[in-house]
Amino acid sequence: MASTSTTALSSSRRAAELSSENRFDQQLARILEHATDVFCEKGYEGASMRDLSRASGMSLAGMYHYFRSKEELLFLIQKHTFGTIIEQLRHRLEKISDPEQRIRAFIFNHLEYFLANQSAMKVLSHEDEKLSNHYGAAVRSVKREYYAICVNLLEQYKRTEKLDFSTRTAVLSLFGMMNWIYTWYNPRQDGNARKLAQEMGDIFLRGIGSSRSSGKKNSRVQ
Amino acid sequence: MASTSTTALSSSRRAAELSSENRFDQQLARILEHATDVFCEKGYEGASMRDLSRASGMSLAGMYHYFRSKEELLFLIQKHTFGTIIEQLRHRLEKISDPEQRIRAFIFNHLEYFLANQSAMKVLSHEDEKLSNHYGAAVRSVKREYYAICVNLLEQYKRTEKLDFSTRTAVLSLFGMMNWIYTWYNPRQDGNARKLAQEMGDIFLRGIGSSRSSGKKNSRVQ
DNA sequence: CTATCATTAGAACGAACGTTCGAACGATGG
DNA sequence: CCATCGTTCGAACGTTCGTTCTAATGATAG
Repeated sequence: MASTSTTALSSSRRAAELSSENRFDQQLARILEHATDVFCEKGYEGASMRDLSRASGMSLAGMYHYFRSKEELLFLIQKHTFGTIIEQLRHRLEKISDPEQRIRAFIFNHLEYFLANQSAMKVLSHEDEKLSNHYGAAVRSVKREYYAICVNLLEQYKRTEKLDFSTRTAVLSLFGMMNWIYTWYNPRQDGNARKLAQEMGDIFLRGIGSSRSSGKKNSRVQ
Repeated sequence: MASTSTTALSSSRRAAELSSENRFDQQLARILEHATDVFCEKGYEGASMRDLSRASGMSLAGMYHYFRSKEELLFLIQKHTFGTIIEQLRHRLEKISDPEQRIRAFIFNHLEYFLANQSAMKVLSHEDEKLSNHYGAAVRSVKREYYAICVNLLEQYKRTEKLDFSTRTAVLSLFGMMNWIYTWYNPRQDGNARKLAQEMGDIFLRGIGSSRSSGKKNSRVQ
């Protein structure tokens, strides 16, 4: 079993256990990092356990000390990645109250994390639905939470600006714009997260923003 | 070899060959259809040749009469799908001259085909880059062609409306909005292609449309 | 030093993989 | 009728897969 027991221990034993915990977690983190890159390059099914062990410099059998199965490894990656991006987002939103700026912060947070952790986010986007019942449910739950945050931001904006659009279509279009970048992003051409967040924020906010609920349509009907 | 020889033949022989050609092509098409669904459900690597043979009701060995390898099978699916969507698009664009309506036609064409061939389009979007050198280059070429059409539509719109935005970011954002729907589309909630094309068209066109090149920015700087 | 326990690895497991082989099938032409 | 040829299949190929077994490490506590 992993060193996660919480029974009372002598101080020296506790210190040992602590350093042991650190060592265990650090090794696991190291494996997760390398596995993320391999999954990103070859896909979940395409990456073999032997690929993963080679990448992390640990023997095939040794890996199984840190997780029960290849599926759990993918789960740990997805859970950690999603957890981190949500935590970072909440931290940022605390300091902003203006509805538009909150949406812009959401976009920037997503893109910044996406570009700083391209491999992990590609795995998150691309290896979706590969996890079965137990693991899948857990990840889907975190994903719904993240989705709900975005919906709330848009609903609030919609209310204060008295706008009229389909929140669902808008949110999912926004996610599409942002998540698709793993297929095309090139640092040379496309600049950093701040620039992209500005451009996508402009497109998206103008897109949902210029039609008041008065009913005016600015598109010529075909 | 496949019945694609073009040497001179007696009329009866030619008729036989023709019906044979039909039979071959029809069987191949049938396999491609079923394979598309399986690839869609399980992914390219996750779907085994045995899965594919079971789905199309043909023996494992029998499949290899119609293609050289599993990779070529994926290639045939991608090539056919892309070819069809481009052909349909060109046909539609011929009849439209207004720059905005041409963009709207592009969006509608993409979404309509996407929703009518969800499995194929998911495979196209999701199993990208799985093809190696030879096959991959061919698909990438068709993809660039499709991308270029969209770029031209936007450039034309930009010129006639005297707008100022990054064409690249705009095009790729639009593709993101549209291609992402395979992860969330639900006929019950989201309506048909026409409705979605209208909504996404509104968001996108207003998004790129309301900022003239005079330099006005409608977003409060943070 | 000895006992203990987390950690690591070599070797092997049965299962599943993509592909191939040779034979059989069925329709059609002579 | 037989010969031909596109079509189909059962069986098997060698390889690789995810996982497990067992034993050897290395560090720490007593």
